[in-house]
Parts: sequence; C-alpha cells; structure tokens
Amino acid sequence: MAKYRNIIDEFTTLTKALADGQRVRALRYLCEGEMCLCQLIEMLGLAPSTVSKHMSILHQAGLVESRKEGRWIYYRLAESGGDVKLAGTIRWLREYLEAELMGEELTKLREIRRMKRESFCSHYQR
Amino acid sequence: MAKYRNIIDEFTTLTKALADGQRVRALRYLCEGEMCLCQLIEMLGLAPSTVSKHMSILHQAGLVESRKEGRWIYYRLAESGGDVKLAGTIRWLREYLEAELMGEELTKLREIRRMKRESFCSHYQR
DNA sequence: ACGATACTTCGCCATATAACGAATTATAAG
DNA sequence: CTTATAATTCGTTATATGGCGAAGTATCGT
Repeated sequence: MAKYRNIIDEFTTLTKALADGQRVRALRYLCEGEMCLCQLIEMLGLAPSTVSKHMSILHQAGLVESRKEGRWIYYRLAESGGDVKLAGTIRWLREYLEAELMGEELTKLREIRRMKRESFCSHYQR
Repeated sequence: MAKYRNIIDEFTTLTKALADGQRVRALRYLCEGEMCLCQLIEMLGLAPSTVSKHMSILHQAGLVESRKEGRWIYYRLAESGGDVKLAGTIRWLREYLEAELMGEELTKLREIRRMKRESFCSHYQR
C-alpha cells in the first residue's frame, strides 16, 4: 500500500474503494478464494474495461492482491502481513459480508469457480 | 438504522458515509466525545448547511446519534447496543483513527470542546 | 508470423456528490 | 412580540465517479 500524508487520506482511500456496490460484490466473491478477471466479469455482468478499473481501484487501496499466470490475472483478498490496520479492515470486511452469500448468486459463483480456465474463459466478450 | 434489501446496500450505505474526508474528520473529533453542530462547524471550517448535511448522512448510516438540548444538537459516535455489525464498524473506525490526532488540530479541538456553549456558540456565521 | 484471448488505457457521457448561499424552522433572550 | 441564534432544507454549480466501447498491449496456440 502506498504512503499517505495523513491518516484521513489513507482511510478514505480505503472507504472510497469500498463505497461502490460492484466492488463490494467482487470482494464478497473473493472471500471464497481467488478468481481471474474474466470470472469476475461473468459474475458482475459488466464490461471488461469496467471490471478492470474496479479491480485496479481495489488494488491501489491495498484490498486485493494479484498474480499473473499466462494470460490470466488472478485476484485475491489481501492477506500479506505487514500492515495491521489493513489486516483489521479485511477482517471487518469478511465479518460483515462473509455469511450472507446465498441463492442463485452462490450457485453461479460455485459453478464459475469450479470451471477451469480451459472450459470457461473464451466467451466473455459481449 | 434502516432496513435494507440486501447486505450490499447496507454495507455501502456505511462505506459511502465514510468515503468523505470531512465526514471522517468529524468522526475523528467525535471519538473524543460529543460535540454540538456549531463546534463541528468551527473545527471543519465549512458552511453550516454543509456540515448539517454531512452529519445527516452519518446519522442515516447509523454511525452517529444525536440529542437535542435547547437550540443545540449534540452528536456522538453511535454506541447503542443492538446491531453487532454496526458495533464492529465503530470499533474498526476507532482503532483506525483514534491514535492519530495531534498538533494544532488537537489543540484547537480541546479548546473548542472546553468552551461551554455560553462562551462559544455565537460567532460561527461567516 | 498470425490470429485469438485476457486484460488495460483512453475518451466520452450520464449521474452522483460536495460545496455554497438564501430562505425556513425552532428555540432562547430581550 | 421581536430579535438573534442554531440548525435544516432547497436550489445551483463544479467536480468526481461509474459506465461503455474503441484501441492498444501481452501472451498463447497454430
């Protein structure tokens, strides 16, 4: 996570990142484990460029980490030690959201997460 | 706190309320105890109508409570039991912000908080 | 080398939000 | 009753943000 001049800037970088429903949906999915961008695109039902921007905002805020594997970029909730305050934020986030995933949305998430890249990623252009 | 259709709406009502530097400054001041609106106006250096709107947003999100005493409305961080998730949010908020108040800003806050309404409130119109 | 796939960057547009001042309401003081 | 103070509501304006598609970059498969 970047350095900030003061605690307010640092804090509002986090809260602004969390102040959008689509980004929160993405984070809730990531509570279940890492996902590549095209899986998130499918779950969110938004344009690739939009989801990419959302994930970039979450990444800049330090809330998610990513790894590249071939053509795919996998995102996961940030876990890496170091920052105590960030860790507290992620804990709060998980406690708030984790229990409440259900219905069709959960079914779809499981389905998409089960599919490997070979069988899934290829039909997301709309 | 109001009822929400789903957890995402509930959560983003909180995070949107927290996604503004001036509102976070106000909350940080309230970590030190209750304050009336005109004290917050003085600390924030914004127009009365603007601060009133900010406090109304924080109140709607359930983050602050208020009590009326004569002409004054006193705001405080929400403490009232009941909602476990809200309590967790306030705890997270306090842990994040509480330690970091210092310098001129702290001096000014103490000064304003020490003044009673008789001696203070009367010169905030600008 | 070439085309396809995964993702990012950019520019545009629509909507949301923060700020102010003017007008209004409520309470206290003279 | 009239004036002053504390706070709210409303209308306006400037800026921020979320959405998209088009174009660009990177990597893989053939």
